[in-house]
Amino acid sequence: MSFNLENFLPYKLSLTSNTVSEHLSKVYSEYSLTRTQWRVMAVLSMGGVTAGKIAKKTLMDKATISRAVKVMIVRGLLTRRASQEDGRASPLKLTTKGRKIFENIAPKAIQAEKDIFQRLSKEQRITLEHLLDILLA
Amino acid sequence: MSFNLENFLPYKLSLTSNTVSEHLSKVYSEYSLTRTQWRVMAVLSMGGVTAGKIAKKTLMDKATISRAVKVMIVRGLLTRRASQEDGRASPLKLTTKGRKIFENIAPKAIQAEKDIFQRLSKEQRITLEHLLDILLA
DNA sequence: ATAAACTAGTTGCGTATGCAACTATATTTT
DNA sequence: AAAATATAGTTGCATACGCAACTAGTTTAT
Repeated sequence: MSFNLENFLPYKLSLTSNTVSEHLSKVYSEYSLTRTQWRVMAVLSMGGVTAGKIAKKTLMDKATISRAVKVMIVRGLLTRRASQEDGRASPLKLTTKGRKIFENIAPKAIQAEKDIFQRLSKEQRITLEHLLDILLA
Repeated sequence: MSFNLENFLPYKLSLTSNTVSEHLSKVYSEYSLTRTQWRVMAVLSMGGVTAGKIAKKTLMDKATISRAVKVMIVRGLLTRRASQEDGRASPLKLTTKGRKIFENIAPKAIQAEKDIFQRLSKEQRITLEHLLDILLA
């Protein structure tokens, strides 16, 4: 049997991703955000969208997003307004408070990314990004 | 604010890893194994070790491993024998049944890996592996 | 125009997991 | 040799998650 876990790419990818995620989580958990909440914020920082679109974009379950959103609304980080065009949909938006928090986190997240990936050269980082893009396409 | 989630490497890495993991999980979930159980198996296929060592190698919580092991012993996939040298430790070993199941899964896992990463050239796969190694080191 | 099919979002349920506390054994310090 | 410290593994607890079922609103087909 020639199976060797060490060389198994899905495994290596998962280890790397988990390690990176753990480092990063230190940043947003300081603001009592879960990973999902942080992602919701990050998506909304680029403009208001519905929960379903966030789910699609982040490849997460819509139930997960729904729950994160509920908590964030209670915390006053988001608002939900009923859509005029579609009675089912309710686009979300960061509140001023939510945006402020995001603007505190974002630079720290970027710094954390730098710290984590500093082991790679600029060229290697670009390569990695490119390879991941291919796999995600 | 120049933060863009799309270009954020930890995010991209996480999406990729999740996508890959989902594909792969179809393989071992056919044998009613969780991801953790599958990993325990894979580690043990390389030789008997203790639960703690599995935890360290896979970077998983030892509680998680402990629970996976418990289930697998009940299912007759593993055995645990008391260590002579260390009264706390109890090295694990795949049973014949466990090994047989592993030997069924392994080729399918390798095939799944091929399917997933076929989008990359051989060279690109090696590069990816290399970059992940650097990040994990 | 009505039924059928589809979509947005919520909730229930089972399960996985991470952390911390705990037991039992080993090792180190004094 | 006793006390302090460390390690292997288990368990309790809180939380997060994925799936499936459900409600409500929308679009398509007949």
